[in-house]
Amino acid sequence: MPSSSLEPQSDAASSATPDADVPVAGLKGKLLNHLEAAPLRASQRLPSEREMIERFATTRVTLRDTLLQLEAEGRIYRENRRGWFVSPPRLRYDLLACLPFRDMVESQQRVASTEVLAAGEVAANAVIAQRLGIAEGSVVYRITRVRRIDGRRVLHVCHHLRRDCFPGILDFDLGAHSLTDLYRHEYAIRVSRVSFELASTVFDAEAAAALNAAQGSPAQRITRINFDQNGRAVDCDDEHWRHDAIELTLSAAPQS
Amino acid sequence: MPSSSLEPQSDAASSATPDADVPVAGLKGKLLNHLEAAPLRASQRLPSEREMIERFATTRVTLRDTLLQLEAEGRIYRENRRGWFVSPPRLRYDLLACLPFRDMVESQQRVASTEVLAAGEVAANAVIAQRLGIAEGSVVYRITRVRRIDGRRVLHVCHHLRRDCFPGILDFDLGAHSLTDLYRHEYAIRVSRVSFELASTVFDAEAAAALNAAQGSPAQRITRINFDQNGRAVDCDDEHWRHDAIELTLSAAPQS
DNA sequence: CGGGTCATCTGAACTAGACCACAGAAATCG
DNA sequence: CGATTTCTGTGGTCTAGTTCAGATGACCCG
Repeated sequence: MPSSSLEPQSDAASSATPDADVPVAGLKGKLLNHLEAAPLRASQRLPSEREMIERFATTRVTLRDTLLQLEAEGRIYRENRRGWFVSPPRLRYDLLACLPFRDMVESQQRVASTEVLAAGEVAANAVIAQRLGIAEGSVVYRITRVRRIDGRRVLHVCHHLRRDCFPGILDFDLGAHSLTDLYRHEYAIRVSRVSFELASTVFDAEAAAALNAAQGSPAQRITRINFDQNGRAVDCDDEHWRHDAIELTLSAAPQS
Repeated sequence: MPSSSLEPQSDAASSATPDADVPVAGLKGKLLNHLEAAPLRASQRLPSEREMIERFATTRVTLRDTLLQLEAEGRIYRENRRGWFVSPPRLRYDLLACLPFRDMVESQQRVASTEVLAAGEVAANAVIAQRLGIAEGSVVYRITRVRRIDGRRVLHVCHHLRRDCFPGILDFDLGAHSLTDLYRHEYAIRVSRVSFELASTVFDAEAAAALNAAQGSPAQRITRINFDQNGRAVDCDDEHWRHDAIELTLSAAPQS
């Protein structure tokens, strides 16, 4: 209420100015903000919780609430039973650029890596079948991967591919090649239309485990369906990102 | 770990099946899930916290953790010091349809309403100036509104309009008219290109107060810049949605 | 009937501990 | 030397309360 400034929000934009008088969670938050303001090297680890409660003369619960707040803001994150870390800057993810992950990451002077968790064939459930326009129970390829930026696990993806579109694709090295590149060069399939569905939730148990995130950490879900030049849905994927890892961008002509 | 099922994630998709054996936050979460499964009318209020800790034989902190979990999942939400409520289904928000808010909401059999919080002229700060391609300190119109769906306050928007594009627009009834309609019919400006920036964060103090949300509730930020038929940025807006209120969709041709 | 006061109910924030489960490193054993 | 075990530090989960402040509605008074 006592905000007499003319400033609009400019909230996430100016992360340099630690908004001075806004109590994040009581008063301890301010201390934590200061703690960040001084040595805010990205990915740096915070002191242990027990150390912080002493340094700030507070209790575990209060401290934890504050940390969860900062996590929700995207300023820090945690790894399961390992500790709290300062969040690196968000990756700008242009939804329509359709760049392979590696290219997108490297174009922002970051280092990408990928790990294949599983690759095989499964029967399409109702959701997948509906997305791909095939019969429920049809066999599809399923590829599950974890992606890293600068070593940090930030993304859990699960692809479902129509088997009739990409016969034998599992024989390629899926950790090294970009799927979109394979589509184009090995199968002559060009993605001519994409459809997205975005929502903010939390990680499910599988993704949380794969990313070493605590169950219940906030996540950004991106579901995507790719259509080829004939308007046929050829594959879809479910991405779960650490919510502080990305900032989505998009520029297009409206459809009206 | 002991997930032997072949099921993919299908997480948010099948909200009907209350995932049985996944402990949300210990064991209390399960109880709460059951509580939701039975009388899950949308927007229904949950019992008070003090009542729940008795009914589930737990403590305040544990109960609260659980509730915050469910909030992060988007299943319940709270209003400041009023109580906890079951989240209504998400509004599907097609980014490129560029439908006026009211039309979008009503096309999904919901009821929309808008409230103007403030409308006036301010000097553009660095961020706004950069977005609109004008000099810092130029005077722009600024309109702040709150939008509701079915009576629930879900969106806080702050528009910044170039004054030279929309002279005298503040004289219209901004609560009743759609801005895009005014642009088109009163100023002959058609939005021919939009650019978005999306990120998941929490509400800042102003938006939280306007929406009656607790500070620190998760929010979806949508920043948007509209360009007219000449490629000139005519206005921009910062939207902060209750994160459980929307599901963004988008369908377009990739730009490669 | 209108307007203001006040008691009550609600979540918000906090204190001060406890025990558990997993991660990682050190120590040990074959 | 390699594999296993053990120990220790970490976050994860939980108990049992208290104090504070906003929201609400009943009530009283003019």
